[in-house]
Amino acid sequence: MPAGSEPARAVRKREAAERAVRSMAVKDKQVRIRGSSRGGRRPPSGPNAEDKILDAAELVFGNYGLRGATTALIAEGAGVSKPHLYYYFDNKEDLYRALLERAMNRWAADIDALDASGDLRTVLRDYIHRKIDFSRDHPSLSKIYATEIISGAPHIGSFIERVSTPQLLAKVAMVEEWAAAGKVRPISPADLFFCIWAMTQAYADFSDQMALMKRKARLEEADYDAAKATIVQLVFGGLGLAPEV
Amino acid sequence: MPAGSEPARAVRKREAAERAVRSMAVKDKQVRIRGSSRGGRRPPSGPNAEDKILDAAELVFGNYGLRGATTALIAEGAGVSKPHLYYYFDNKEDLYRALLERAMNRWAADIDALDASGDLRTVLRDYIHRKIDFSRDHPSLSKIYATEIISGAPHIGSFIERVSTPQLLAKVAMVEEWAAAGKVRPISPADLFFCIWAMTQAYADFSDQMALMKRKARLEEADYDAAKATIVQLVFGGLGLAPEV
DNA sequence: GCCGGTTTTTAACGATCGGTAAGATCTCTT
DNA sequence: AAGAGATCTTACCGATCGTTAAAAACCGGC
Repeated sequence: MPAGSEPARAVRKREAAERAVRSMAVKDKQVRIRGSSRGGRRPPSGPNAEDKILDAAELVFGNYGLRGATTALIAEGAGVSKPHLYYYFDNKEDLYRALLERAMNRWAADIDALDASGDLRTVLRDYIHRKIDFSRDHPSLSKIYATEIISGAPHIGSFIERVSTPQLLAKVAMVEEWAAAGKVRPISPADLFFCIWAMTQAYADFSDQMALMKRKARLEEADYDAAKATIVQLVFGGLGLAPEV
Repeated sequence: MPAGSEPARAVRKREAAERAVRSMAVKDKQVRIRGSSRGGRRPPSGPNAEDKILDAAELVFGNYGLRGATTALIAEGAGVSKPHLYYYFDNKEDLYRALLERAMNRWAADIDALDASGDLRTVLRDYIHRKIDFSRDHPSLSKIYATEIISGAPHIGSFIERVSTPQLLAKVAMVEEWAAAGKVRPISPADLFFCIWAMTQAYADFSDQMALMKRKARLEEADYDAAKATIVQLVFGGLGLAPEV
């Protein structure tokens, strides 16, 4: 592939159209060909425009949702002109979907890693820790997911039906086996997962409220550690497992 | 008070200004003088315009947040013309704040009812049940609260600082006393409440996702009962209390 | 130092936004 | 039935929305 030989604009638009048709498969982590991955030599550490746009959009969409976010705010946050967004993305919704994909793929990968073969306590503890880590490191992605669901999941409804629901059902079966084997106290497995998701996600979505109530500017590492310990304590206790040391 | 003697428009605007200054005290449940409470005789069962507007706004703000909601959508949902909103409310934000007040007052009343004097199990169980009931009966109010926090709590930050935080601290002290007396297993009390709020509120904010995953159009009474049982099981288990029968 | 292609900007469009002005309609009193 | 408020609508405003057109600036290879 010769360097810098692609008509980027046309290619990108075509890609966007194709992606819309395929509509979010689980495995395609990052289909989009980023500017930095194309042939042209670039300052290796300097973030390119597309990344800056995505980062800014993550913040704006996370705070205001799809409808509340404005392209002007995103452009300002990214330090580029407003029409420049349309060099990389077909429209506002396309940009929004790209970020939703990020969040959903991460979400699906997390739950996939919930492997029944390992030690029960380790599996649950690791899952909770991973979820809290994600809330700490990518709060805006979590907020985008939350606002999307709150507004009725119009863009990811089919993804949830096709991908998330079967994943949940598999994990539900796993918990039911645990219960049948007497390893855990009987519980409504779906609600168990709903509650784990709610608690872990809250440390992203509601972190502002929590910080306010703890009278600090933002949650710190110790706060996330306490969150992990508390959630593990609730889940283990609810399942009748011995508490952590 | 003679019937129909008030210049409603002027009075309402003045009230709005005063309310903005007072800025959400806890006790003033419904300061606003509703159209139906004024002298004039009215069809007793037919909802008046202001209620229809508030109900419609609850839905729209809940789905899209303050910025994403449009006055046109609210007016359409309420079945009135768009400028008619401004007969009852100064502006979009005033209408939004009226609904936020509803949610916050309910929220504050709930936590106030968490009385340390009663039986420990009963207090916790009732609180969780009340929270789930609210999520079931007023999901949009819960969503408004959620989107407000997600966007950084710009309108209720001071309320949280002044009202919610002291309330939380009081309940934190309560849990610490329980722990000191050996009644419950030691736990991070603030995180305990964060988790209870997260779980109960999730059954409003994320009810669409849950319904999708349960392959039904919406959550039913049995789903909320299972939610109550699961949350109680987690909280009781985490606190080392004996499980419910 | 020009040239092909990529990246980015300035200028501007139609649509929709929140909000206002002015008056029509309704309801009750007298 | 006529007048007075209270309630609600039509018409419209300037600002901002998402988006497009067109071209300037940048960059490598020759």
